[in-house]
Amino acid sequence: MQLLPGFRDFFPDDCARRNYILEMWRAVARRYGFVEYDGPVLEPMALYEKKSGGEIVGQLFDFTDKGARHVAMRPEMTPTLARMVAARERDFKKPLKWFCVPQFFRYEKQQRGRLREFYQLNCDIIGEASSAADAEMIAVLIDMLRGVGLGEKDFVVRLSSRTAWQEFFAQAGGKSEDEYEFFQIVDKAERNPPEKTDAALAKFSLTAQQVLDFMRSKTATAELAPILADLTARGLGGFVEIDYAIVRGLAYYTGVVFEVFDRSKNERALAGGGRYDKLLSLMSDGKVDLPALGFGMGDVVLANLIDDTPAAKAQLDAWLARERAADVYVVIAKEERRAEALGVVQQLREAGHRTDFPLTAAKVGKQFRTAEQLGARLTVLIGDEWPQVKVKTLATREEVLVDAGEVLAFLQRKS
RNA sequence: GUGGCCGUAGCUCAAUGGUAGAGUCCCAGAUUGUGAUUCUGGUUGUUGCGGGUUCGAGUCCCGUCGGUCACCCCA
Repeated sequence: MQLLPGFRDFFPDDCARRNYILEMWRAVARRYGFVEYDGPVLEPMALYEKKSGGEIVGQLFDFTDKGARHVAMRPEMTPTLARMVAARERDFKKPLKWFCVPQFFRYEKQQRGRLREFYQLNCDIIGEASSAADAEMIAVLIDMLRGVGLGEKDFVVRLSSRTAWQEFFAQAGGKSEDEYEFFQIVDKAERNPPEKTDAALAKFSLTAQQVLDFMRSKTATAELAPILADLTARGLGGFVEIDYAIVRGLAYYTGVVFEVFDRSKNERALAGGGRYDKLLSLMSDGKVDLPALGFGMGDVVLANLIDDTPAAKAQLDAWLARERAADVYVVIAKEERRAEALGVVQQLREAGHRTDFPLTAAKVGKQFRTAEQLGARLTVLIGDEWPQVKVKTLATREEVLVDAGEVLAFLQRKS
């Protein structure tokens, strides 16, 4: 049987690599004072239709359940988060700093950096309108990437704002109801040929040249300047660049938006996010009106970039080696001593040593080879010497005879 | 959703239209209780699947499934 397209088996090594990223995300988020939440993997289809109309429906894993409910595997977290916050918003002190590491499902054709199933870190700050929240959000994002060994040479946060484009559009005489259409044109202006952009902009009496000129101006607006100052004060200024080419595709973004790219631009965006100050009100039919911002970062592109960045790869490999290494391998040299060996194994395990041993009789040479392959630091050989055992440090090949009752204490001294 | 390229052993890959192979991995062994290397032996395939052309198809053609890259989209 083949896998479904875009889905992954996680063999132990794959699973360890995934956990490396997920554990780092959680560690950094907590370090920044974010708390973890989660929601259902399956949601009513209506939850996603409410926010975005119907166009994303084609990219959902949706079906009718046995109770005739139209349901969808979650493709994103924001609607769930909005529902949760709207339901119990008054229980929590503002601002909320929440994160989540959900698995998402999107029915799209897979390609590099995009599968039909993936993990995505979501960080959100809700109930804080000041630019300090934007800076905090970008800072945690930067440290997520630094946490896996990526540096200023490897990635850059491209910071922009829809507010800046709103002002640009308004000054050119544009109406606010046309804003979203205008944003879409801007979003594509770098990729499309100028003639095409000119044609699209004609109805607004604008030209591609005007848009591109503004896009390439690197001056921070009054909205963005304090964010840059905040990040610079943290020593993180070098990770951020103003880039008005970033507008993001979604309709609900209201102000600051940002995306993270690898410097070589070999990969898709590593992360993206921004302010969505009106969304909670929209999702809760006006019951809850709180400013909010957040970002998402997927595991697939990040894993690709780690693999392609030597320093990050080395850090990952070192972590993997530690992660899978056994601590002690108990060698049963005389099968008649298996009962005694089992006692020692149990004792070691109860003391917290990661311990393994041969389940069936095997030659001593083979057992040492297995110990080596498992990455064990020590072997405890049990045989004719009983009630003494031989403790060997594999790296140095040094071997010591120890009373069986003293093994634990001996290992304690060795570590 | 559209298009290009690709699909052979668990993995990496060979094989002019003419008997499906190598390396690696794994397993066993090479003086009774000590790890690398080395040596010997062994397991593994409806050549993704289904049709067609041909005396003969891994190879050519069509379809299909899967992979990959680009476009689209990107929550």
